[in-house]
Amino acid sequence: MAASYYDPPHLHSSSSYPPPPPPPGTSTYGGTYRHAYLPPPPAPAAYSAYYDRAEQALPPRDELRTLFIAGLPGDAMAREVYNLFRDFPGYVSSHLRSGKSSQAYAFAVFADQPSALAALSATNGMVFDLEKNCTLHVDLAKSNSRSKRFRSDDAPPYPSEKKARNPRGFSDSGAGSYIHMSGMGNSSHSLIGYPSAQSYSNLESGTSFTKDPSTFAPQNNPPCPTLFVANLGPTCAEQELIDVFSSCAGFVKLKMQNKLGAPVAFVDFKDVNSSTEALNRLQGVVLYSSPGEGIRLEYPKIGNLILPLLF
DNA sequence: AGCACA
Repeated sequence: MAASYYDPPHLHSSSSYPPPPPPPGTSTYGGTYRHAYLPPPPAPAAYSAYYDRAEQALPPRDELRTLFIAGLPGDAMAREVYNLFRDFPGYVSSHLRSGKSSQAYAFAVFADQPSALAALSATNGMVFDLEKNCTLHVDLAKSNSRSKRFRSDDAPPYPSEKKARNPRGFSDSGAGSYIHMSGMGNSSHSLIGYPSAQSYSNLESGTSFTKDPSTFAPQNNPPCPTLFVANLGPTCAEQELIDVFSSCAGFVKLKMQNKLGAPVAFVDFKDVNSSTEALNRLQGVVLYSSPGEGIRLEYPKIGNLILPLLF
């Protein structure tokens, strides 16, 4: 099939990166559907686009920094994968392999392993398509994506001198699409002259963000085994929430608080992995009783989790 | 669990 080319709109404006976050309170899941909040151009399943970044920012080491993303629906688009990862610190590029089957998979390259791991834990288990019931399974890839012109210590087993990047002629073999996102302004295409908004220096914790990828890292509260649930409707019942959250691995208990003001809930999980997975899975899920954007999940403020953790 | 591209 013929490849077509899609340029994310914000790449055409030098002032439009980083892309504006969704409006406050807006779930990136778009209510009941996919996470993307950019205007959806009518892109066919297979298209390709390169965005160069000054690749000197690539990591010094040859540690795995590529994510393998499974669980994508067969009609997933490279744009969607790109939109999923682009706001994570250290994002470099992504590549979608859309087979004919109903299961596509993708790779996302990061500048270093901590960045990759942060994006991993933030996206693993998240619902990519509610209607198709697609849940992402994200893992470190078995190997890093080949990047032209960057040798780790492993030289490619073949001679590759293809420096001529044909702006339209990628392998018409179809199924692959690359999206590169530039972070540093020295792109040879120089489409993007934006401030270096992303900080690459948050290596202290694998799951912290310097920049808010909106729903992925709500607030700055540190990950913990308890989740805080908000945006519940006035009619929301505790049992309804229990029904929802008990489907998550590691669920321990849920306590609702509807005495004062808007109802909220606290959900305990057996560990941070479980709570994080639940957060990603259920973020923005629309309950009968939760208006509009669906439930909002956060790690609680520290003051709220002292007691749950002690007992 | 499923890992390509050159």
